[in-house]
Amino acid sequence: MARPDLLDPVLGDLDARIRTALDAAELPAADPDLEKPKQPEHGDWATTAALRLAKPAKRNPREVAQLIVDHLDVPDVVEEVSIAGPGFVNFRFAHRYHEELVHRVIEAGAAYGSSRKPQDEQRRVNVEFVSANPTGPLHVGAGRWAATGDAIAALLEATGDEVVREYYVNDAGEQVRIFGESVVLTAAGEDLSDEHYRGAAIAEVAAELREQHGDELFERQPGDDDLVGDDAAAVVHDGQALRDGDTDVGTAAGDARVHPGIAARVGVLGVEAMRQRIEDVLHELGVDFDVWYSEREGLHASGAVEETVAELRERGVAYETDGALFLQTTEHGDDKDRVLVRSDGRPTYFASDCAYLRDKWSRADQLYYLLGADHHGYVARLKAAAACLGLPPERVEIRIGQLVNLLRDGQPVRMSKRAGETIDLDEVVDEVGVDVVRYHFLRQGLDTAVDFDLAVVARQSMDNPVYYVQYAHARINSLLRMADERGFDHGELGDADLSLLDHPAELELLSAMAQLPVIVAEAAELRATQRLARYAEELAGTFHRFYTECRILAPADATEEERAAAEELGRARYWLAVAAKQVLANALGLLRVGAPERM
RNA sequence: GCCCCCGUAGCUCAGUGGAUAGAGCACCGGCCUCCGGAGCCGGAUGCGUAGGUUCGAUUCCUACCGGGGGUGCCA
Repeated sequence: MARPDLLDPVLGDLDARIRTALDAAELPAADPDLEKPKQPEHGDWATTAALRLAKPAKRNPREVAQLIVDHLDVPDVVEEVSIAGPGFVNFRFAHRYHEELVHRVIEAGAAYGSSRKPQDEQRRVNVEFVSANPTGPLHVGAGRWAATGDAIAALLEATGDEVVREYYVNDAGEQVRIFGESVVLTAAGEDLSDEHYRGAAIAEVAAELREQHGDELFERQPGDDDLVGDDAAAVVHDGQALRDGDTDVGTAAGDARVHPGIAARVGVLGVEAMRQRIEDVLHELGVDFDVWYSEREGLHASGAVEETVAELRERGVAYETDGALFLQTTEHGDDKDRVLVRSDGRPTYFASDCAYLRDKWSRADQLYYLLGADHHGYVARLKAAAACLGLPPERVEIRIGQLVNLLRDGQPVRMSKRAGETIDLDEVVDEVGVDVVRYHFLRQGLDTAVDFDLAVVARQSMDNPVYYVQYAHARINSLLRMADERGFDHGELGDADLSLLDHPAELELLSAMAQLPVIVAEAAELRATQRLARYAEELAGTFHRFYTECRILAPADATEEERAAAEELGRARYWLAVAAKQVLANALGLLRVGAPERM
């Protein structure tokens, strides 16, 4: 567990005392690592320090545990310390701890669960995710990266880092020209060849551009023969081939029916239109990026690629062979050296990657990439590139997520390359809803391939645990509303006698609520959104049990005497419910999943 | 060929070297005179195989078996 003192003042104090005890017992220093025992009867919190210190101390774990207990200055709030199992030290807290928790939660409000770091430990983290090519609509898989990247960013923010959510827009290179050709040909109703992009979205972009710019957009214009100085020049990496009016661009001849100048000009506009559509869909999904980083503007037009190549040469990590410039990535674990500049002078995409890495590093001190498994081959070369640029490897973190299988009733939804038969992210979001899409991806680890079955996921049942969690939240809200309607006198939090909360269901709920800060810290550290999602499910479960077993409001037909008798306990429970609602809302909020007031 | 991921209950999945491995779904049986039954309670079954490291392995290492995916060109 990271820094308990930042998460919970009581745990922080206990943590410090354990450290002192280790020192006094002349045991090696160690992180006390407080955790919640699996079995409630073992207490509220436990430490495994003795287990982990057994080896360095060369003693058996129970002996070490005894030493810790003997030297521990037990805080007042701990009622009972015991040694159990192989060497756990268990702590049972006084009821006062739980009572204070209710106050802490309600006072902290939306901030409960989040923590700050000391200034010097705060990092500027650049989180890049999705970054799908703007040559077509987002598919369902992109939804996974969107939801996960966004939630990881939120978790990092919740643990005190400063985060930038960034989308890298591949709007340079031959794919832009090809995209431009695709738009032009589609607009003209002509046949497309195998290399072209197709589909309903392309047609829509073509129509949109025609509307905005008129038919002349697709016709030859004066500048088309001389692209130098134009935005479009950066589309073709060096622009050289076009300066002489040559229609051959690099190695790809291009489509003879579309002048490369037109293709480049339309491509730039088309790619931007497609990017805008992507931005809109992501916004619908609740994901908003801070930075949309244009490869063309940021890396090519700015000269950053050239600068980076020059820097790599200066560093002596690049060499020329057969007219091409290679980067020595094998020095840092890559399979083979990678080409930066082709023999014809055009830089590779890899050169852009290097320039981008360099640019990001100037803006952040920790780089996080979330990539799909189809890009796992990039990891080694990207890390090597970072090393060649002199960046500390531990500050460049690349995570690979397994891909998504889109199904309907167990049958794969085939992605036909031929026109319009794919199901895109926007359609899925419309069909099943934002919260379902996001939660479905967030509750599973990145290493697991996700089956996204439209039929299963559309069901509003426990096939969809998001409803279970949201239902708990809505239920609490309903309860509080009902209390108001019936004129229940809940008083102020300070007036409630929380010591009355001693039912097992109440204690379990309190104990679950106390865990949120720890769960958030762990989930952030591991970049594991499923930790938080599973916790939310558990918390919802403890609330449902509490709700079933513990009445808050007297029955509608209760007599005055019954009502009065139940009032004080009801007040305590009312505030417990208020706090539980807050914790549920915070957990859902960090996942960016809605916490509805009613369903 | 090379690389990555996975293998835990009938199914879908949690479980960052520690206590009796957990949820949901499905199946069976219970629970509302009462705050939302989208709920609660009870019930069976499991760490792919074989080694290794360790006081202790579902977790780490090796091999094998099975499943999924990626990649082979100076994109």
